[in-house]
Amino acid sequence: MALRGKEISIGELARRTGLAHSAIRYYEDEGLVHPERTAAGQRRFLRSDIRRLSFVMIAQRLGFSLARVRELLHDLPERRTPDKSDWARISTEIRGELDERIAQLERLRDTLDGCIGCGCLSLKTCALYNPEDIAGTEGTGPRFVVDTKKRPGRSPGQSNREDPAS
Amino acid sequence: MALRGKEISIGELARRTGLAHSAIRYYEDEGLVHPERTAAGQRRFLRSDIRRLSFVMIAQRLGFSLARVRELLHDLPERRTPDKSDWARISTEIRGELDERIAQLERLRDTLDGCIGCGCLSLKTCALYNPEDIAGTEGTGPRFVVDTKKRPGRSPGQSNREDPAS
DNA sequence: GTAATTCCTCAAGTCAACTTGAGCTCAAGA
DNA sequence: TCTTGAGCTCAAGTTGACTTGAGGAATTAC
Repeated sequence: MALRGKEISIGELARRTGLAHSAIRYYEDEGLVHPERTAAGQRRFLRSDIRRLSFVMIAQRLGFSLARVRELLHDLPERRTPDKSDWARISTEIRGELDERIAQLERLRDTLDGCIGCGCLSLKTCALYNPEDIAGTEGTGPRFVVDTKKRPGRSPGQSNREDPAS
Repeated sequence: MALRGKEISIGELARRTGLAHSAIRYYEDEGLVHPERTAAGQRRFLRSDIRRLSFVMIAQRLGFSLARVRELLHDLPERRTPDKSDWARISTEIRGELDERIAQLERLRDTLDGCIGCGCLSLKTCALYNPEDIAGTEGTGPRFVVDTKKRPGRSPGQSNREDPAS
């Protein structure tokens, strides 16, 4: 089956995005793209999937996990080629989360400044260790680099931290 | 062999830091702490290792990889208990990298703002896709969330990206 | 019509940062 | 002394985001 107007092969998509074939297939497994299949089983993507995957790559560069990207893409129209305003809506959402993350990093940095002065690094008193500081990032959100979302097994000790001094 | 003055067991260290025993052993494997051993092979840490591991945890919260943390810790004195100024020196270094990362995120955010307007997401023209933007973060540095350090296999396509439009 | 290219599906490997579990030894207290 | 808790090692599992490879089928080019 030849390639018709709006359809492109995985190879074409790979060339256009710079992604490896394997990555594209992986993204399909992860539900980020939904190519159709030819009678013989080969994937046929839409031209708009180029932009879709571009978005995936950009969002990743901004620090979003594929899971979060999938959620974001969920807001795109299913049967219609996404237009400018569709993408703008998503970008705005991202912008908000980005702002939050920057603010968080700035807070941590300022706290660190305090610590440089006191040299404490005390788990009891040092604000760098206060988890409340980043409440609100919990849940299914992006896996930001500064998050403290439950890492398996790290939780049990949360309540008995002491001052390292002495 | 009983616990003497400056020495503490892995259990004690775990209680004081909130870390799991397994994590502490892993950190030893990774060269982040260097406990001595009793005749029977049990680990004996220094009290100052509490602060050392606190630092590891804080640096991780700030987004630093263990590899980078190991490098940072390398600047601490080996045979002397690190003092305020030793920690301050490291904190200052971290502060610099943190600043850089924040600035990077701000640049990306501002670029995204432009993209919201134009709705482009074009790999050819969109500044969000210009890798030069983050030059300088290359090398063995921290694995920041926004970095583009070579991800294995992603490289071959770098030169043939096109405009997703059309 | 045949060779070269592209594509397919698994299964398994990779890396970071750990955890879990099995099976065993050591140390401390009644 | 005996038991219980703490510690030890080593192998294997986990998650996210992919890659690599084997073995085979479909497409395209000449």
